[in-house]
Amino acid sequence: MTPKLALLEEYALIARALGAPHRMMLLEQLAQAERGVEVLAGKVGVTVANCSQHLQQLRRAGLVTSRRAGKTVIYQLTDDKTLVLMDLVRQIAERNLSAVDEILQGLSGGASPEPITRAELAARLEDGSVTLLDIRPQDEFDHGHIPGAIRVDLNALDALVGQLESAPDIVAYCRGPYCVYAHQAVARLHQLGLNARRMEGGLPEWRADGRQVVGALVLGM
Amino acid sequence: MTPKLALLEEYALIARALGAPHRMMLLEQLAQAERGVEVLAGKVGVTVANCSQHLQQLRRAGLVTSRRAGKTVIYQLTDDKTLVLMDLVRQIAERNLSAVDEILQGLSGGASPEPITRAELAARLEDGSVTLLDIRPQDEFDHGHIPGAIRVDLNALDALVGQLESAPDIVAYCRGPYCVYAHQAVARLHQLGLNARRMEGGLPEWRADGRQVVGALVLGM
DNA sequence: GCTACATTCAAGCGAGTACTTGAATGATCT
DNA sequence: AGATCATTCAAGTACTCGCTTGAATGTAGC
Repeated sequence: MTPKLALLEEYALIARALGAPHRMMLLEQLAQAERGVEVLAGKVGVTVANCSQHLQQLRRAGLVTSRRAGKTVIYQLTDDKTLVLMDLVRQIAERNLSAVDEILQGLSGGASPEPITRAELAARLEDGSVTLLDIRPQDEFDHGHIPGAIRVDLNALDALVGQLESAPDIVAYCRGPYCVYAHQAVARLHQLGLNARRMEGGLPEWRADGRQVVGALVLGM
Repeated sequence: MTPKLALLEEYALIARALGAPHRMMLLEQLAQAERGVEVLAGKVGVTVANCSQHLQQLRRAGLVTSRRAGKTVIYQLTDDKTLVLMDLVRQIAERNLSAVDEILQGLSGGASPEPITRAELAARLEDGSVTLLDIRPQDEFDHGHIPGAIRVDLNALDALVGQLESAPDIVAYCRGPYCVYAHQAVARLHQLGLNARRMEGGLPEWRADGRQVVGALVLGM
């Protein structure tokens, strides 16, 4: 029975790697772009030392790899399937945990429309019948975004309401299924009386579909 | 930022539920059939009290539900997607963790042939060009098995070698991707000079495909 | 009600984890 | 070589986890 337990212990290593919120946020960030430790620490809101420890735990689980680039160490996802794994965890959580429903309803201020699929969004972008908003921070937008998207901060939405009023339909997206920016943006736009929906997934999923991404600068970081 | 962390904490609950080998074994068992606490404890090899604690942890994560049936409490999987989740964890582990490769090679005694897909197996069962072995314990076989499968214990394989020598092709299956019985059976058959392969996945995956299963008795347990 | 039995609860132990703090390593630049 | 900066290591603390043990709960049958 020992080999079986040894095998399961390895699998468990991966599961435990996903078992801490901060590590999920790190993976979410790494799905946007490869990054150095200090940048990640800032994005996720932990100290640099703590971030380094989390990253090493992710590396032990084989989920990320690192390479040196000058003084900094750049981490990146090893396997795109990790995104599928995280999304599956989210789906199971939404279906089976009532606490998740409550939090999501709280974010959306009650009822929220079904998200638009990426395929539908792509089609509607073609004929220009939709206004697309990217709710992520500027640097993540610069690393790559959907063509035609307008970047706007969550708290700057109100200022745009004049321009958006004439828009026939508004779609918002952010980092991915774990990110709540798009939820919050849609909720705010509804409060302002506008017609808005979320895109299903986020930029990493859009990219994984093989769809076009623009503005992928390799910054100095 | 608090709602986002609260959300991720819920997701992490699910990930942590998969983060212990014994809990994975419990889920593997529950994928075979719903069961009571004492039976599960015996199958997995933990004390009843400990098993109960694990099951409650799985319930907190929303992965299993329980109902009373007389004196016993029957646990069952809440969501079939949990199997997909476990399989994805295994796939990522096999691709990215060298320790997993080593353990699997040790089980198979070195090189092992690619597993046969369930679709291919189904086709070959139709024309009778394959001998199918079920390596699970008798009671799990009784709860349901692939039509035409011969049940055999791992350590009883050698006794069957006479009958199997005339078989053109042998395929073995067991509980699922986490189960090592089929690996070990194939390794043993190769040692005996026979041509054998594993089926991809196990009985739960076969059932999830919508394929026929026979012998699904509801025992007293 | 009393007994038998399956399950759960409660307390305790050792190991592991998340985080902090401060020092050590390693690479670049002058 | 020395200074600087990003990262990692090491030690310490509070907390959680997995497991054990023994008692408590709850259901079924007499």
